[in-house]
Amino acid sequence: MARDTRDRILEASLALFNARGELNVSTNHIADDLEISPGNLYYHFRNKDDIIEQLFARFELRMDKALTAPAERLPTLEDIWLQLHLVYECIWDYRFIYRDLVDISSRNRKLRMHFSRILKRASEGAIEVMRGLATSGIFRANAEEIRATATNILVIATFWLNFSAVRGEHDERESINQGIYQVMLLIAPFLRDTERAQLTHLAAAYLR
Amino acid sequence: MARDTRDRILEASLALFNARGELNVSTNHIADDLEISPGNLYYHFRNKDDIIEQLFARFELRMDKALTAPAERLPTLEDIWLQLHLVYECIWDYRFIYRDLVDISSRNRKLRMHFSRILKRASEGAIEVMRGLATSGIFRANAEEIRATATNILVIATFWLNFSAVRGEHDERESINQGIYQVMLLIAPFLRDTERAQLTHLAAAYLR
DNA sequence: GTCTATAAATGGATAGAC
DNA sequence: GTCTATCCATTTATAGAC
Repeated sequence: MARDTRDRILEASLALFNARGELNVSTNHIADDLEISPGNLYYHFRNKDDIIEQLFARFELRMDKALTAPAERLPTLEDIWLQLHLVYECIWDYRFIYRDLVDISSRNRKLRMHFSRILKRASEGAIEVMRGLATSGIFRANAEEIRATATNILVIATFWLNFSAVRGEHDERESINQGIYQVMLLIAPFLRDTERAQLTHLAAAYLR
Repeated sequence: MARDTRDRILEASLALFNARGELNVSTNHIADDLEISPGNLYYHFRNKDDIIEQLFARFELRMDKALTAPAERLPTLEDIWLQLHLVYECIWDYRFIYRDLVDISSRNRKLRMHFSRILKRASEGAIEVMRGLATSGIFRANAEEIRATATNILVIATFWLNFSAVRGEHDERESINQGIYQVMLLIAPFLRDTERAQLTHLAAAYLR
């Protein structure tokens, strides 16, 4: 028994958007792909933007979960690795949003506001984590260094897949691990020598 | 006396692309803007991609110049600041390329190759500069840290304007200075204390 | 060199039958 | 819910007059 058509439209749209870029996928393409009529598609969604917004809502829910600091205790380097992995997996699954981020967010005020809000939450999370490491005494940086480093982490995470694609990387899945590595290296120089070595070890483990 | 029509088309295209994004500017828009006919535009250029390629060629020439290490002597922090400024100014003037980088480079193999080549040159340049600082004894990092930091610098520089736009910054011109600052902070933790303080001072000077 | 006119294709979206 | 048919707007691109 086939699922809800509405749901199949969302699923097919996500796959097509991710594969070719949202700009290069028309509502006709989506209907073709599902072997339904364009009219049917418009019965379930007001327009293309409606589809995008529904997908974005799912993305936002998942990203919010990934950004919520899970632990009561102070974070360890392994915690950070895990959280980065969750964030990157989410970005990967909704990579069409990131691929044409400026264009999409310039066309849709609502999405821009929500994405901006996600960035803000992510920034606060990163700052929180680094403060936690500082409290543990394994991280040495002043408030301004932490703030600016959080910003750099966001830029890397937000655009890593794009960078990877433009450089011509083919095994895009592997580039997630590289993305994690690049962020880890961003915070490494602030670590105490012991933990810096530990991180180098961790990094070697999952990079190839 | 008006310049060459061909030249005016390139100039108007660049301005429109930068303002609204290349995707949202048709050949008709360009012709309208110049108050010439679409037919006239197609007399001077084979198609829209032709216009984009001509603009990209100018961009590449200018970026190559900005990336060429100017000094015989070992680089200082001020040299780096100056070079970053040249690079960001170039990115700013051709920001339409960066705005829709993935889409443009996925549609045009030639541009993708050339952009990839620019990234490679930039990476080598950044590594060269950091090695120079290390030779001067004011920078302490191993080869792998330098390589990965160079990559992070490229990602920040490449996507800083996009990040700034999505965050909702309005004074986009000011964001160039912030972009320079973010890159500077990336290399700061590897500096000796004296130079780190000097950089903090430099940074304060041109950030507001 | 520049214009007018227009072809050809595509995309978003709707009306109305079933 | 789903389909067929169709409309309207836009875009790229060309032909041919001036």
